[in-house]
Amino acid sequence: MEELINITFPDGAVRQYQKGSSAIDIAKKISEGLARKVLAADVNGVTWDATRPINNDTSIKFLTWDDINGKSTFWHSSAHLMAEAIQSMFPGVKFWVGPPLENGFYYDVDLGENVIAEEDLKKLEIKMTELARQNNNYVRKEISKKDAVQYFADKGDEYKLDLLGGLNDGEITLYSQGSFTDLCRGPHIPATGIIKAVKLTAIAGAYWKGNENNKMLTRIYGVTFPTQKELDEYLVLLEEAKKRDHRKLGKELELFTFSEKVGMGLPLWLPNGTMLRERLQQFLQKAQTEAGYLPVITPHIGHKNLYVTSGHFEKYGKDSFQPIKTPQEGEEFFLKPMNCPHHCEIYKSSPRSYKDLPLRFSEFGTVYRYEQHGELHGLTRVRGFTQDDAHLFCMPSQVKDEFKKVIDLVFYVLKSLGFTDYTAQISLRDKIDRSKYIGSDENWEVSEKAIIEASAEKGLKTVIEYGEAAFYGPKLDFMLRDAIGRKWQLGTIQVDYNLPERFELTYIGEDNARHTPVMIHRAPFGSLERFVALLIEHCAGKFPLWLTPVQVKILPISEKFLPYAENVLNALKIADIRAVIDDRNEKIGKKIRDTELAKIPYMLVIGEKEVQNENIAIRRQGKGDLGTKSMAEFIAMVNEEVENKRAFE
RNA sequence: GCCAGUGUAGCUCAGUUGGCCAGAGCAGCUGAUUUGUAAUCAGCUGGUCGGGGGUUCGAAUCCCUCCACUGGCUCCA
Repeated sequence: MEELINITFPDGAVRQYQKGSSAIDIAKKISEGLARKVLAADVNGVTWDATRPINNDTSIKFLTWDDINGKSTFWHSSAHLMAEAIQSMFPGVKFWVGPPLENGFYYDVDLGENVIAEEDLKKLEIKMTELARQNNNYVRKEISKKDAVQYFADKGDEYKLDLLGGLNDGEITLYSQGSFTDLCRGPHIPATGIIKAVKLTAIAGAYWKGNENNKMLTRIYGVTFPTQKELDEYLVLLEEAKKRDHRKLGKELELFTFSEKVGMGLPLWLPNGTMLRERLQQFLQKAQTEAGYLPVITPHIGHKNLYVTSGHFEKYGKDSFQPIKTPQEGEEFFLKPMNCPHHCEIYKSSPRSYKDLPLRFSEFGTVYRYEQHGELHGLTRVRGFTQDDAHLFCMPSQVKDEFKKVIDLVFYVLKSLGFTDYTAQISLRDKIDRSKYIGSDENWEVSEKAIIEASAEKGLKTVIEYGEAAFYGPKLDFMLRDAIGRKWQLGTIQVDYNLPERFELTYIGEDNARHTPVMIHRAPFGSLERFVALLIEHCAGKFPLWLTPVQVKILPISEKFLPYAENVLNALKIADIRAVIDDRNEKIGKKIRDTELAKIPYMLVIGEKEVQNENIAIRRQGKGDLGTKSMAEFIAMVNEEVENKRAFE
């Protein structure tokens, strides 16, 4: 007699199926097409193998390639497939872990004496495709801890034994496909044949358990897809990302450079880059002035004692540049790694009343940190950079309001720069372990609540992460997606109880008693270097008109029209439009081509006709000839575009 | 710092079974041309082949070492 179970679908429908049916069995009853797409199933909120029998009443959701969990299952299984290929190529290697990532997967392998090079990846890909074609099933097997230990001890696999050490009997499973068996929680896709396209992307070293004192394993990164077409699209996206690389564009557009002689990780801003950066700075400065910020300037070095007081010396001393010594015995200065200690001293320079608060000190402060060689990367990871920093000193009761104002400012910045796709993460204290945090429980609760409420009231999409707060306070970080969907970590707003205490900052309250203010760090851009890098990649070097270094290039057809070109240039200068003349002895086609490649938004072609008609022929970068207009019309057009901060396209 | 890879002119790149004075295009300079919407022609300049050491009759090419750059390095089965 058949036993039946009740299965609840996402739409609320409940249907009965034979006990022991798998998600695939159930999907097949609905349609063969669906069954082919099912990679895994969400069973009562847990991701399961699509082939695993279901014995109880449950809710179920089929997971396909379109679900994040479907993708990760697919990539996790792909990691196993890659492991099988590696094993066949290098028998006897040992495996650590092979998790899925946001965009693919990796596996950490101890290759023993073997060395794998980039050209081996091709061979591995071919092997993986071969194994995938065998269409072997991924088979789940529950095993007792004792048997599992026995199994891996026999194999001499210390890595899996290490993992087993942390697992309880009764929750241990093995997964096999083809000739490969792995200790694995699963779940996995039904069979290897679903993996149709394979690309191994990188090979890297990774310390075992991420600890640099441990042995270095070889990490192989890859990505797989259910169709070749999707892989091709992915590769096109990678190409697109390459074209947008800020290091490449920075060189081509003459924005910045690096010099070995100056020192690595120390960017040199060229005139074009400087104009862009200063424009961003002016833009934010104006917004901040309107929001009640007060500008301050502090020096590039500070006495060692300053950083001892702030705690930065203890925490970051070894990651700093070596101290600067003076003829004075025992005196040491450090390049400033942060602006906050200086700002705290500015706060202290005068007695403060509750009537002065909130007090908002802002500074585009350049800081220096010693990043390890391998960490350096273009403008995004450097040793000297400028933060769009500000420190808000306020009463605990003002935290929420200040957060709302900062969120407004960030919204304004993002909108002005054409970023529409962003989220935020609220980082709070660990729910249980509170020993590592400084500051009173009461203050923490007030601030955490303030951040959550401020974000909600501003309609910000947020994710709350417990245990991610800094030891000195909770924070709100902005994450945004650029034009081709890549995620960037942007500015941050952080509450800090630590520094006001360390610097013994106070204000006189309404009650005529001394109180400690709360400090809020905030940087909408994060750093100008990083933000410019993001902006370059977001708009592929085609900056919006209001930011671009050169807005207009005047292209005379021949030297004969230079005088008229000068007139045009003067008119533009008076109108505050950034323009230059291409007075080279070149043909117009050449001038246009060079200007197009330099991504300068507007070209004004000037020849006999324009001189005669007292107008200009306008050409837009990437769009071609726009016809003729009078100077007044053109200036109005440019001004409108600048005022509305239009994105380039 | 560690793993893997790369390093030839300002830029993009040829050249490696070790062998004439190391090449091209672009950029730059000089001259000719005075030009109508993505490259006018000609000539010239420019490199201790990342630095140092070694092997060799001979090294851009092979070995060692240092430097810089690129992709990674706490997403625990």
